[in-house]
Amino acid sequence: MKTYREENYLKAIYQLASHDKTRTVSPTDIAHWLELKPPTVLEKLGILVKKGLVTYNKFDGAKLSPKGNEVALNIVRRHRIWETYLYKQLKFSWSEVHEIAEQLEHVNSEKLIDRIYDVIGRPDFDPHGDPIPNKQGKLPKSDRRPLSESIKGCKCVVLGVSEHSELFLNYLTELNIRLNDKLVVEQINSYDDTLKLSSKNNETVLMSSKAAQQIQVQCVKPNCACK
Amino acid sequence: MKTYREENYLKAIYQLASHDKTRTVSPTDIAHWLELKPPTVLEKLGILVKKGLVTYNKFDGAKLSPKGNEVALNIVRRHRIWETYLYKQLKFSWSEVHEIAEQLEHVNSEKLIDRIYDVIGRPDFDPHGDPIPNKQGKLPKSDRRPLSESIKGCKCVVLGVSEHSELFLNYLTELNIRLNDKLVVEQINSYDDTLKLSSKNNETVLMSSKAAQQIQVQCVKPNCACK
DNA sequence: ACATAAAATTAGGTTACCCTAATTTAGAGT
DNA sequence: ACTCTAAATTAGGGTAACCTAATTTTATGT
Ligand SMILES: [Mn+2]
Ligand SMILES: [Mn+2]
Ligand SMILES: [Mn+2]
Ligand SMILES: [Mn+2]
Repeated sequence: MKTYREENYLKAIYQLASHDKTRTVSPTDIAHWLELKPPTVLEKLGILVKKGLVTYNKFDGAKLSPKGNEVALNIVRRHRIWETYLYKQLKFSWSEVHEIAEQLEHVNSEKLIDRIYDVIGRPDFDPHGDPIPNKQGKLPKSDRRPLSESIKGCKCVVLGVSEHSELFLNYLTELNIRLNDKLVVEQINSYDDTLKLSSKNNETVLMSSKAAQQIQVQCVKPNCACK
Repeated sequence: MKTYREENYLKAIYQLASHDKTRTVSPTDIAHWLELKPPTVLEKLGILVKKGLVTYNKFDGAKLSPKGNEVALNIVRRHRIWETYLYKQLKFSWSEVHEIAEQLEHVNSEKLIDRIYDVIGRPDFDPHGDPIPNKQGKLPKSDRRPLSESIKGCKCVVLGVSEHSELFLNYLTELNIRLNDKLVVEQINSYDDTLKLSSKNNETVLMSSKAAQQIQVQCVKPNCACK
């Protein structure tokens, strides 16, 4: 019996754990993420533990079992494939795809996922630059770091965004910054770390440190000084 | 709060009512259709009545209110649009589309439905020949009758099927009969009403009366003798 | 160490959905 | 009218998912 709510719990644990690998995933974290209350989550954790999908104790928090991890990665796979399909095939914007994919990810038809994955050309990354796990749950590797860690003069390419909110994505779209765009860090304000960037066709934009932390990049020059 | 179960109840009432307009839709009918038990259905009918989506009494059975009808037709619309999309765009067979559409029909995004409806060219009928309601719930008209009512010599075109089971649809596919194919009734066995048909490229096939009742056709000749 | 604040847990309830086992009604046949 | 059957309804439960209001732990700041 694998309901979409159960899928959401497992996915939440996966997301929270991969977001910050150092901290434990607490009932409160999950509750906040899923917009539920801690007792509700705790109750469900008990059930997931009994089903062997999760382990939990208050010190280590919730962790996915191998079985639970497999289920979670499968949902993540479906989510990111749908996002890519919506983006590339159905011309939705990268700020719209997440919400619809939240629903589509629970449609249970392996053949359908396979079909749309073929249609979009079996890509490794979704419209936000997030890796698409393969059927075995293996994630394609990619080497990336936040734009906020760049030093002056660094030329880098945008490989992803860590935040998926419409607000943030529309903000980037307004700045005319997209996936795979190249950026040059012209200046870094030493007071508040605001970045002056030059982007496509030498447009210059200012970006807060807060925003820069959410943008994942890779240096373009092989021996760039940003580590 | 409109859950997919509620959507399924409303759709079931709609389907049962349109299948046989003479008979009332009883709790037992609905229970059978949804693979539930009558008390379960009765309970839900009470809730739907309270919500103003349905009227019910044991003599007239369950009827959709204008509001309930609107919801039901919207689900039917989504279902048939998805079926068509799966069929035309994603190359699923007409026997596969129903099951997947049963899930996809509950995805709540008007923009998504609009988009895929545009992609498939805003057709009036789905892969089984069923009419796709417009946003206002209006059904395109079509003039059709069961193939079993044809008389000898009738030349007609297949516009739809009344049964959607994989078994039946695969059977038709094996007979090489598809939507929009033209058939000629060569002979009707007077004992059991078995039809001898000639179909595409003069293949001759035999078809039981039972199967012929499930095939919806229209006469090709303007003044065909089958009324 | 001690007071406090935050997080986890327990207790106790609600609603949505489903079920089985009566019981009551309605219909059909005689 | 009377009987028998099938359908509708009532009674009584169960589970999954949520919640609020305690209570208990755990962590934190003096
Ligand atoms: Mn997403
Ligand atoms: Mn994404
Ligand atoms: Mn269908
Ligand atoms: Mn159909």
